[in-house]
Amino acid sequence: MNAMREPEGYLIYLIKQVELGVRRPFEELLAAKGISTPTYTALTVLRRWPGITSSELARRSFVRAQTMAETVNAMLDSGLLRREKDPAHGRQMLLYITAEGDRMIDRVRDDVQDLDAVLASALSEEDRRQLIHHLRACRDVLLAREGRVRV
Amino acid sequence: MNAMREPEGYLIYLIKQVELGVRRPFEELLAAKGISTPTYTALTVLRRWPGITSSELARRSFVRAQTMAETVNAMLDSGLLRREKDPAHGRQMLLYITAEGDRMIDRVRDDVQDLDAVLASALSEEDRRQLIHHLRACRDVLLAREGRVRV
DNA sequence: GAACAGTTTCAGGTAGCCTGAATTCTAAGT
DNA sequence: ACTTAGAATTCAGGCTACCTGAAACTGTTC
Repeated sequence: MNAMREPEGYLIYLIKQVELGVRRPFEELLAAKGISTPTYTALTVLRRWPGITSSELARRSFVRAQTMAETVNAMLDSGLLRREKDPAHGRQMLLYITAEGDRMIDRVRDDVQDLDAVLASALSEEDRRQLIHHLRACRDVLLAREGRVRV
Repeated sequence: MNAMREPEGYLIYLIKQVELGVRRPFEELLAAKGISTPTYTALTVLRRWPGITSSELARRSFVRAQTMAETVNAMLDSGLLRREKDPAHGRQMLLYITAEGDRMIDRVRDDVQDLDAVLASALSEEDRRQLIHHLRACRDVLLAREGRVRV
């Protein structure tokens, strides 16, 4: 428990530090291709869970439904997403990535991988795998708290 | 390299997800004690590096000097920090945590540790140590890119 | 002594979150 | 069948934590 004695050793603090450190280069990279961070994460989540609603996407992205609606509307306008009425639930709209959305994912992939490689440059391949595994575990704990989300 | 094939496996993406998931409860926790996230991180960095300048603090926190100046001014006003002229460099001001700042760190510690424990609830003690170690490695890579920062 | 680099400060801008509230639909209970 | 509760969507408005640009001052270097 010694690692927890000093704030420097808190997970929360380190997560925030790394996120802050990555944020600017990441935003620049995405902006060069014409998308924002929320757009990128929405594409990533939707690729994994096609056909979910905007509200469900919000839960999986840890933002409010109203916040996600803004991102989704922008993506619908720019043609990255399309939506269909859910036949079973009159009011719900199901979201899908368009061909253009898929192309966008392809267009940013190399640069994202490059930045990712920088981030992991002090880690062995095994370290990197463990880090990803542990981060997934943390995220899943948080998802479970969000409620109504199948992990 | 299979882990890198899908965006879901990118470090950047997972870091962002976990940060988003922790952000709201963390902000609420801090707000209940009367401080913001930037204030908390500034206190944490300054506890580790007392007597640095606001610009140096900005570099270590991955924000611009002007952004950090806002945070620091608020903290000076509320008495969490004090500053002294650097005798060697006429224009530079060195920052120190006040007794009140130390008390604030104490006041939030338990709640931060509780939230940290939730985050790590799916990890063994050994996993948690590894995760912290790897996150530090990522942060140090980013710090090195920031320039003029001793790690 | 001139150019350069770093810190601080002032001014202004914006993206990405948030809450509140109205609408519409489904599901559940009585 | 009727009512109530719960969830998704949409409209309106607000704020924080970032950002860039530019000026003033100081220490360093050539």
